[in-house]
Formats: sequence, structure tokens, C-alpha cells
Amino acid sequence: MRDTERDESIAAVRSFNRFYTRRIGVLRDGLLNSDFSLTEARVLYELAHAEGVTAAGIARELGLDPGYLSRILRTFERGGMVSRMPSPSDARQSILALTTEGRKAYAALDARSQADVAAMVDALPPDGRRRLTAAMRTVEAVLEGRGDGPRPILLRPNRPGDIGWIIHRHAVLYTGEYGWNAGFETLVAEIAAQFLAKFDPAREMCLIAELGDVLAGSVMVVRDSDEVARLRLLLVEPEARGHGIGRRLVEECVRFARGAGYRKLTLWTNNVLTAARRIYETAGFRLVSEEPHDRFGPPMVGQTWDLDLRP
Amino acid sequence: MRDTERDESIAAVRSFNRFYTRRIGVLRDGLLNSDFSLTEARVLYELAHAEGVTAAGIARELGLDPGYLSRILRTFERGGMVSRMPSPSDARQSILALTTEGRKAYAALDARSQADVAAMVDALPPDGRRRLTAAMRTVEAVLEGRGDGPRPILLRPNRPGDIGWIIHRHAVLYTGEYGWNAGFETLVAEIAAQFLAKFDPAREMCLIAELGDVLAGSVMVVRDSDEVARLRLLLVEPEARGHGIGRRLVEECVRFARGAGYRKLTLWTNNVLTAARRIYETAGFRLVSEEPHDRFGPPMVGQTWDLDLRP
DNA sequence: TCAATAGATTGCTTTTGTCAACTATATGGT
DNA sequence: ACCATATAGTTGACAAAAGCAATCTATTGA
Repeated sequence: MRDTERDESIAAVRSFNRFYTRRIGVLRDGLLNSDFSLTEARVLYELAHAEGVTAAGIARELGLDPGYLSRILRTFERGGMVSRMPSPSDARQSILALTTEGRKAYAALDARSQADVAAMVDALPPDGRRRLTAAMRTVEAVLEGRGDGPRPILLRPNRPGDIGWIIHRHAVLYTGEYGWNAGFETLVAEIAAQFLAKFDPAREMCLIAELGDVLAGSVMVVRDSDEVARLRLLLVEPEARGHGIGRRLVEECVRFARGAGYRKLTLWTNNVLTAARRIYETAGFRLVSEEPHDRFGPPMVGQTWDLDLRP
Repeated sequence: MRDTERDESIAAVRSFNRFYTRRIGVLRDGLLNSDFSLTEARVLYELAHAEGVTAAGIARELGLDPGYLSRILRTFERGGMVSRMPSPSDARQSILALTTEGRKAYAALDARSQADVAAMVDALPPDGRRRLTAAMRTVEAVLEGRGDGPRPILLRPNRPGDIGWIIHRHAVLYTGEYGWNAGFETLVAEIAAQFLAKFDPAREMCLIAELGDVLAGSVMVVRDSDEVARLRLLLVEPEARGHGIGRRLVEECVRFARGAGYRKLTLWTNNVLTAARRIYETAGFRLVSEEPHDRFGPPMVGQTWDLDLRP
């Protein structure tokens, strides 16, 4: 990642922190003529949602000073909202629980918060609402570190719209990353359109890779002749690289081609695509011929790779 | 929008509020052994970035109590960080400015915050960073209301990748909204591939509509014969409807076709696409023939519309 | 010209949060 | 069994943060 991009990220995060600090302030004001402060409300929320919680647990969860929390719990207890039960496993702890009274107070608070947020959300245009929801979930996920946990990889056959996506992404990526010209988009579009028009499910296949729940890659196997299958349009999104998606896609193609009774799997690629080259080598492909060309603008070397499918 | 979607939005916003309240707490802790509280830091930021600002301005901007702010400014002034100048236009106000000392203090604070955020950002995986940045910008934009202000509409010729996008969106929308089958995607892909392969810039055109900075629609004019142009693949994203984008696209096509010397502009559509029908009628097209078909699955009526381009 | 209003400040008060000390229990090692 | 050390929870003392109301001055609009 370029440094300017990093700096922009930092600036965006800082801007967002300032922005949301203000919003949290508004949130606090919203509680102004309820019976609770923002911190009390947060504690109440924890009590209502984490059954059988202890004081230390809440303090850890919310990052509160134990002394401060102790006092808040005391006022709750005096107000008849919280009951304590000595923990069976640890005599130092008490298990906290909301009383009926406490639940009622929480319900009121909850309804109020719900209404406040609903008013805000309803004021948004429908697509703004959708975008907001998705964006907030993303922020949470990324910062929680859920974002860099292993997102599930899914390989599935193409669905309506996927072929267009393949063309779209090929064109955007190769013109952007390698400066290829419109000739490439034309070639991809023709290949893709042909695939749709002449699709033979027994002997042809298009696979789409999803990482998490976003499209991350594609590949096709098409019939060249009765004996020979061709692997085409292998693509892995830059953001999804490093998960072995390319390798998995090619493996599936090999398996499919073998199962469909082909004798050979061939493919055409270009020398500048070094990542792909490595995948093909690993899968057992052999480079059989090369010829320089400039069909896509910059001069490069086209390569044909073959894989013998016989056992 | 379905109600469950609204409820989910509300839940997501509330969850996010809880989440970010916690983060702001961490932020505050980060300032712990600096010389400033979070609020002081925010005031300092305003002073550093909004030149010639007044106390009331800051109070409004940050939602602070004027009395509280007054005291903060006094401590800044006593610390030699802020200077006041009587406002020339309003004798009640003072124009606030940071002294050299004040700038130095801000720079230190800024560097520290920068470093903190940088550490956090650097700990993210690269694509996480990108997603975070984009998502935070989105949240800000939507909540600031920038999201529902009039987003600029832009019509432009296609760029690499757009043709794929057109296929992608046609297939997704028509299979989703009307239950059309894969035959439709095939047709669109063939039309699009043909357009790329035989493109004649003097007599053909593809227009892409952007709303804000996202793709919102498309249309093509292709040569049918020397005398007749054909309008194809008119599409407006559901989220972008109601901005007159479809009408604008068709108008541009008519203008282009006339300028390119065609005598007639024709198009083929289907009766179920009522919104498009209205656009064609408004543009002056006349329905010249109809025939029922079920090429795309559900039975419908294909329609040919013509527009005479002669003056 | 005068009432209403906005900017700024101050005294007073409450709320919120921190810190350190202390008790009681738990845990792990020898 | 015993001891050092750590954790749960409480309390007192205190400091920081924030809010409220009164006040003064200048501005604005009728």
C-alpha cells in the first residue's frame, strides 16, 4: 500500500473520531431528562443483556473504574433495580441480576433509545439507510478484528450477473494495473458472451469465488475440442489475494476437466501475470509455447500452458 | 423498504453507538498523560483549524456549554497558548487565535494522536484498512446529510470495465426484479460484446450515468443500417431512479443519433418495463409493433418503438 | 428608542471519574 | 500446610468535568 493511502486512512480515522465524538455527545444529551447518565445506561444495558454477570465483568467490558462502578451498582441496588447473589464458585464475587423493577427501567430506556434512533434512521433516504447500516457493520467488524479473521472462501457456479462482473473486473483491473487497452475488454467480453451462448453444462463450467460475502475471483473451463479443455478468465481480486483462491480455483478446474473426460487442459496467458504463472506451475502445467504480441497495448509475451490430464 | 430492514438498520446504529462509545473512551484514555482532556483537545483542534473563530462559534460547533468553554479558553490564555483580539464587527466577541506557544502545543498533541491512530491503522490488514476508510467516510457522509443532498448527475462515455458492469447489472436486476432467465443475460452479453468488437465512434455511442460517484445507469446507440440507429440497454439502477436519469440518457441518444445523420432511431423493449415506456413516450417514440414471447422465461410482450429524427 | 436577543464571563453546584487504601477471597508454587 | 501474589469488591477523599443561572455588554429588529 502506498504511503499516501496509509496517510489518508489515518486522516479518515481521525476525522471520524472527531465526528463521532460529537455524535456521542448528542447521544448523551438525549438521555438528559431520563433518570440515567450515559454511563449508567451502558451499565444497565450490560446488566440486561449479559445474564449472570459480575461487577468486574462489567468494569472490564465497559472500561470503567471499579470504584465508580461499585457506586453506580449501589445506587441501582438501593433503587431496587439490581439484586446480588453470592457467586457459588467465588466468594468474592456477586452475581448481578436485574429485578423486575430493573427490567422495567431498562425497557423504558431501551424504548426511548430505540425511538431516538428510529427517528434518525427514518430521516435518511432509503439508500442512505442501507449504506449507513453496511458501513457501520464494516467499521465494527474491521476494528473488532473480525475483519482479519479467516473469512470463508466459497467456490460456486456462476449465477445471473456473474459473467458481467467477470468482464467488468477484468477490464478494470488490467487496464488499471497493467495499462492494457480496450482490445482486452473486447476479447474478454467476446469470450464471456460465447460462454453464455454455447454453454454445455456437462463439459463446461464457470466458477465464482466469494471471500466473506463479496465476489473475489472467477475462472472458466470451456470446450476446445472433445479431447481438450481450455481454462479461461482466471481472476482474483487484488483485495482477496493471499488466500490461495487462485490455486483453489485452478484445482477445481483440473478436477472438473478430468471428470468431464478431457485428455488435456490448456490455457493462454501473458508473461507479465507472474502470480498466475506460479499458480499454473504449481498445478502441474507446462509452458509449451510463447509468442510476443501487443494486442492489448504494451508489448508482452503470450504463453500457452498445457496440463496432461491422463493418470 | 421492508420493516425488518428498517429494524435492522436501527439495531445496527444502536450497536454501533455502543461500540463507538467504548472507543471514544479509549481515545480519552489515550490523552491521559498529555496536558489536555478530550474536550480541551477538541477545542484546541478547532482553534488550530478554524482561523478567526470566536468562542460562540466553537461552542456551537462542539456542542459545549459557553461557561465551560469560557473557562477552558481562560486556562489556554493563561498558559500563553491563546490570544484574543476584539472583533471589529461585534464588540461583544473576541477573535481567538493560537499563539506560537499554542501552535507548538497543538502540534505535539496532533503528532501524538497521529501516532496513536497510525499504530492502530498499521495493525490492520491492508484490505481492512481500505474497507475501514471507505466505511468511515460513508458513515460521515450519510449522517452529515451529504448523502441525501442533491448528488451530482454525470453522463459520460464508457470506460474500460463499464460494458461488463452493464451486463452485470442488467442480469442481476432483471432476474431479480422480473424473474427473467439466463437467456436474457446471454442476449445482453452478446449485444455488449458486439458493441465492443464493432464499435464505430462516429456513429455509435455508449453512455454511462453516475450519481454521486457510483454508476447509476447506461444506454447505447448502435448502427442498425446507414439510416437507422438502435437504442439499446437502457438501464437505471433502482437506487438512482427518480432523478430523471433515464430521460437524460435517452435525450442524449436522440441528440447523438440526429447528429450522426441517422433518419430513424428504433428500439426494442418489453411491456413489463413500464417506467422505460414512459421515458420513450416522452422522448417522442411511437409504438410500431408488438409480439408476445417468452424468451426470458415469463410470458411478455416485446415492443418496437420508433422515433423519426428528421426535422 | 426600547425590548428582545446573543456573546461572554463568573459563581455555584452537581456529576463524573480517579486514586489509593483496605478487606476478603482465590491461586499457584514450594 | 503455608506464603506470596493476584483478583473482586468497597469505601473515603479528592479532582476534574460539566451544567446552570445570573449578570453584563453589545447588537438587532420592530
